[in-house]
Amino acid sequence: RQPKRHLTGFSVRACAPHHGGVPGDILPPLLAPLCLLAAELDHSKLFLCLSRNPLYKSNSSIKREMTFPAFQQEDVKSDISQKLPDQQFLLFTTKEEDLKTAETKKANRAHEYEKENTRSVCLLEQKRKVVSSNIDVPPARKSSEELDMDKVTAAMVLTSLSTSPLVRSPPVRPNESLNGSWKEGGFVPSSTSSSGYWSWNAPSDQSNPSTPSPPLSADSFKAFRTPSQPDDGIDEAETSNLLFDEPIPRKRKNSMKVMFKCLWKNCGKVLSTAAGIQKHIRTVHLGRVGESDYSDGEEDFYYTEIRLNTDSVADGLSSLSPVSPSLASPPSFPTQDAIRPETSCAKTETKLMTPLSRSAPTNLYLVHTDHAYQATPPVNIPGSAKFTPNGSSFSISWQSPPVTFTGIPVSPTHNRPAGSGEQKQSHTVLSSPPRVAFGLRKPRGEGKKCRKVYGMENRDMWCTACRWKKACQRFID
DNA sequence: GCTGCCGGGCT
DNA sequence: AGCCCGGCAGC
Repeated sequence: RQPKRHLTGFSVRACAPHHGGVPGDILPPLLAPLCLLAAELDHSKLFLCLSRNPLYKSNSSIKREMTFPAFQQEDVKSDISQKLPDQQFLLFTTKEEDLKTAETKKANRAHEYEKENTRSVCLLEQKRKVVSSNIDVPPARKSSEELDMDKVTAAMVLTSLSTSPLVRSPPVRPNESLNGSWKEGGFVPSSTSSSGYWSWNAPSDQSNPSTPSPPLSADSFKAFRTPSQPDDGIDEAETSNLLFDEPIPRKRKNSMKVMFKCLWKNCGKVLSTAAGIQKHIRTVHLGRVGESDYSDGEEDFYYTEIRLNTDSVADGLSSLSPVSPSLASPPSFPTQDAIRPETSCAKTETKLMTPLSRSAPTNLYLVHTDHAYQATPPVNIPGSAKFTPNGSSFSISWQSPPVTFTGIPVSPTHNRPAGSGEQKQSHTVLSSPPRVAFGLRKPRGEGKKCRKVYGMENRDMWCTACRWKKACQRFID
């Protein structure tokens, strides 16, 4: 056993559901961002606990505890892949004592937790406290801005799990210190910590229809919280909205700017309307000029909807389908340039978010991107993320299990599975699209596949198809 | 050369 | 159907 080293910055804890699916399918989307988070934040070690009991009702439910370098994700995955089939939940933290803390807290409130079929409740915690050293950059030397950057990055990483349009921004509270409100209201006993909640609703369930279950309710969430816990500064409705992702178009409309990004190779043009991006594709990529009807042949639109967290009014999805009902927006379109394991990408995102942290330093705000886990475009994980720029907390929620590809609709153009978050809005009238028109062989996928993501040494983590040397079903292009 | 994955064989 | 793998082809 490696020596346990408590590092600084943030701790992360989470419990994840088994979801009745293949562990390898559910865990990578959770683990990778968390490992990334830890790596991004403090290069810490992470502690992992697996438990069959989602409530951690007894200490004995902690089956395993281990440490691992945050950067060595494969080790964790490998271990989990071995352990999880008979486990259901895992607890995941950067600090060993957090395991026990969570254990105790969950045991205390377990009796309130009545929704047996609730898939999971995940906790996510950040801590500012320097627990001990052994880090590359002592946090004390970090400026507050750097910390904010870290947290923004963290939020972005974690938000990469979220691809839902059902994202709402909490009301702006100009005079409220979120640090205080969350810290005081948090369930974490340590005075130096603050907390967020991370819930995972039952699937609706596009990906695993054989295991339907009612979604996590707001009540069950509340039950999960410590009874003596005062309101943490966020009203119940808001909390419920945030965590349980009930559609509230009003808030979303007011907080999200919808843009449309061209997915043609080496383009990436972003326009504000679907019509605009379609026109762009017609004129620039399809070579059509000034035409309004293209029924004479094929027409492909490869673009994606992206949402920016702004307060400006976006016209939402209503403008998305000017051409054909087939272009009507599904719930979300994960972008092709979803957050990848490379930190550079997260840094890029950070650049986008940083001005927000400066312009609204005391406000609770929401970040949302249409990212799927790593570069897994079709994975649709409706959810939302909340993040406080001053370091208090953030929370994430989503509804669907991240990865499972059973029962997925088939693209009319490409006869292959495409997730519910199909990102290529391919609208083909007659013939096949240019990309696949020539050559019988399907173009090889450009995204990372299981082999690349998990490595040969973790072949058991691959999707079945990859293991059989078939077209990858997890990281579909 | 690496890697995705098709085609096909085996159980 | 599940599993495996030779070999092609894109990068």
